[in-house]
Order: sequence, then C-alpha cells, then structure tokens
Amino acid sequence: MLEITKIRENKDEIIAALKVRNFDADKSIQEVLRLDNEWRSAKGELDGLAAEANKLTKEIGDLYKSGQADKANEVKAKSAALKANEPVLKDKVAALAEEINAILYLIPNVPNKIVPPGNADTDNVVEMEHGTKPSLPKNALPHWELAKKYDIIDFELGVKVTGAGFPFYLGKGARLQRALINFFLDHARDAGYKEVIPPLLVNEESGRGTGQLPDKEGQMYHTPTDDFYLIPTSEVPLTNIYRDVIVKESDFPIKLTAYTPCFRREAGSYGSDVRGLNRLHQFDKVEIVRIEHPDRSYQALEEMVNHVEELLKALELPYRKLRLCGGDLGFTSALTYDLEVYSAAQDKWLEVSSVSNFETFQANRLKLRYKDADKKSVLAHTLNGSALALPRILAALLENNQTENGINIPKVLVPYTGFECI
RNA sequence: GGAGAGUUGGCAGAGUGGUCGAAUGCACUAGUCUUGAAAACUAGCGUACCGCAAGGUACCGAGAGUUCGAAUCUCUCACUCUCCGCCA
Repeated sequence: MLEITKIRENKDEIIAALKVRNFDADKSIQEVLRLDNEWRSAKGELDGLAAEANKLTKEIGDLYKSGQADKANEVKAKSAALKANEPVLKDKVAALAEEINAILYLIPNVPNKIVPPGNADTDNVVEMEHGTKPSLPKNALPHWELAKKYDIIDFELGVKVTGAGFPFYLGKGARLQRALINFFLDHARDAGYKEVIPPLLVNEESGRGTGQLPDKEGQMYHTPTDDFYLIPTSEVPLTNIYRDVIVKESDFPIKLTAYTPCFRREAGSYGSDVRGLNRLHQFDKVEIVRIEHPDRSYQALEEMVNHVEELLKALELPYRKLRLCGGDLGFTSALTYDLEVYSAAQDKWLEVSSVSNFETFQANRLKLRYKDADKKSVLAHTLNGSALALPRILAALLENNQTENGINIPKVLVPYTGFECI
C-alpha cells in the first residue's frame, strides 16, 4: 500500500497519476488526509495524557519508598481521575488508524510516468516484436489436438482425477515439461539468481504481504482446516522471505529464482481463453524475484525483461513486448511489461511473462527495508517476473513446431529432453 | 494423535509488580594502540509513531484483565521445541 507520508507530501501528483489507471483517488485521498490529521491530533492528546500519567506513577512510587503512604493515596486519586478519559481516547486513535488503513488498502500503486493511459489490454503499447510467424502445414492442429494425437497431455484424465484445468502430462510431454524447467532454472542461475524451493502453502500474513490478500481472496485455493493458501505464484513465498526484514545496503541486489507449481481458481473464466493449456488451475512456472535499492530498481526491471527475452529467443519463439496501460496494470504494480508468444495454430498471442516493478508498494506492507548511509531505515523496491510460465510456452512450441512427421524440439532443449522430436 | 516445556533486543541469555527499553556475553560500528592486522582498551549499538525542536509515546509471541503502576500476576489464543505414537 501507499505510504501515508508520501500522500501527505505529494497528494496532487498521486491523484493525477492514479487517473492514468482510471482510478479516481480524489475522494479517498482527501478522506485519508482528513482522518490522518484527526489521528495525529488524537495521538498527540493521548501521548500527552500518558506522559502525565507516567509522571504521577513515578511520584507514587517515590512516595511509597519514602513512607508517605497517605500522600501516595492522594496522587492515586489524581491519577485515576486523569485516566478516566484514556480508554475513550485510545479507542478513538485505534479506530482512526483502522479507518485510514482500510482506505489505503483500496488504493492501487501509483503508475510510473511512462505507463500509457488506457482501459483494457487493447490499449497496451506494443514496444517491439521479434521473430517471424511460422508458416504451418495445411492441416495444422491446435495444441490440444496435438496433445491428444501424440498422447503427451491428457486433459480428460485430469478431469476424472481432479477437475477441469488440472491436466496430466505423459511420456514425452512430461519430459519436455521437466526439460523446460531445468533450462529456465539453469539460465536464471547463470544470471546470478539464487535457486530456492519454497513451501507451496503459505499463511494469511504472507498473502497480505505481497498483496494477494485481501484483494484477490477468491483467486487462491484455501485450506480451511489449517488456514493456509496455495500459492498462485512463487512470488508469494519468495518475497515474503523478506517480510519484516531490514537488509544491509550492501546486500543488494538480492536475486532469487524458484520453480513451483502455481494454483489459481480462475473463477469466472470461460470460453476459448481456457481451451487446452491456455488457462489452468495448476501450472508450472519459474519465477525471478529481486529486492533492489530504489535507485537501481528500474535498471533491474530492464535486466529482467532482457533475461526473459533471451529465453524466448533461445526457444526460437516469435514474441512481442508490451508495456501495460493503466487499465491493465496490476493493483500493486508501478510498471509492468508483458511478454507474449505467438501460438500459430490458434493464431493468438499468449502471455507467458509479466515483469513488474512494485517500487515500495509491497515493501510497505512487508516492512522490507534497508539501512542507508545515515543509518535510517528506508523501504526497498521489490520486483518479479515469470521466467517463464510453462503451459503457454508448451502450447506455442507444439503448435509452431509441428510438421507432418512430428513436432520438432528446439535445439537448446535437446540436451535437456534427450529427444529431438515428438 | 498423546504428554510436557517454552516464546525477552542480530544471536545467546538474566530479569524480586515501581529505579526495566530492559543486566551480561557474543556479534556489529567508530576510536585508541600497532608498520599493518589480531589482541586489548574506550565509546556507541532495537523498532515504530508524534513533534520544527526540546522532547514525548508505544512495543519483552498476540489479545484481554487486575493495579496508581505489568516483561514480571490472571485469563484466552497463536506459534515453537522435546518425548511417545503414526508415517513419506
């Protein structure tokens, strides 16, 4: 969430910037500032009262020590009278703080200056396109048909055992999946990311830390008996490693990577978007996460996008890079680049990576800070990106590389798969 | 699942209801000494909020209670550890 101190100082800029994402913050910000003023004066009053009471308490202690019990009783009466109001005031301060937080929780991150205005994904800016769309054989099939033809993914079996959106990968399909994971992880390691295997279930605090809760409550699977959430992305456990942590400035850059399955309920999705591998409830993803010094976070963002582009180039997939518009920008993000691969048989661009800088928006909830040269605690910047999400990569690979004689595996993967063709 | 023990500052660890934001040790930072380092010595060393500042307030797992006053007493909850059982 946004920092109240920044809202105090830059109210107008923030309101103006939030318009880019079609968020009218005027009322809520005015309200927050009004409540904040009220809170500060109530807090001052309460602190003063407590200071007075603390003084009397000391007096009583001294009087008892010097054996003046009767005088002590007089002061006791004074103290009691003074404190009569305290609970009311205390409640008021707590209530105001809660109100302020409740509003702050609902205000999205301030978009970066270069975020284009817009309402929907059609307003995203295509920054560049790389590679050429393949020309497919006449009777080219979409990946779900190919999956059946070569018996490498079984969607119906998933329905039987679990439900829609939980496919089985079989034989070479499973091997290819594992090959991609290893290829991605090796690449991340070479780029200096530390590999992590995190828990797949997290507690509520972690969900709040990275901002999935409370806004996306319904998107996560929840285990009511133990009150855990299944991770929708490894961003959640990885970034929460640094919840309530004050790092040293010399620790930067902090670079983590993890392969995990991801679980998403995807309530309300339907139609051709969810066909085959396009949208699943459980899917595999390799994620890269960075904790950065505020001065370096945008350079880090560029590095991360380049990293993802290298992967796509190595896989010989046609892709394009989008700068998300205000309307499509995630709640917690200040700037996001999406990378989409072209899946030829579907004739669709599929989002395979989303790389974001959250600046201090997550760090503020996480209380993730570093000590600067003056030994002051300053909020760090957090970033993350998919590198990459597996199913749509698989879809594009299958569709784009199909031939009459089978499906060709990109050269870079062959050492990982052990076969060149499906 | 059963039984027990515990939760204090970066870590270890003390703490009789008032002098405790909290001993001590280690770690860390700066200085002295040294050709340099180590050792030794000296000093500093939690977090957050309010305030221009002086200063003030809060925090000893969380929440509530007793009291003029709670790290210390009472209650509720959460978590951790140990042993036993079960198990990949």
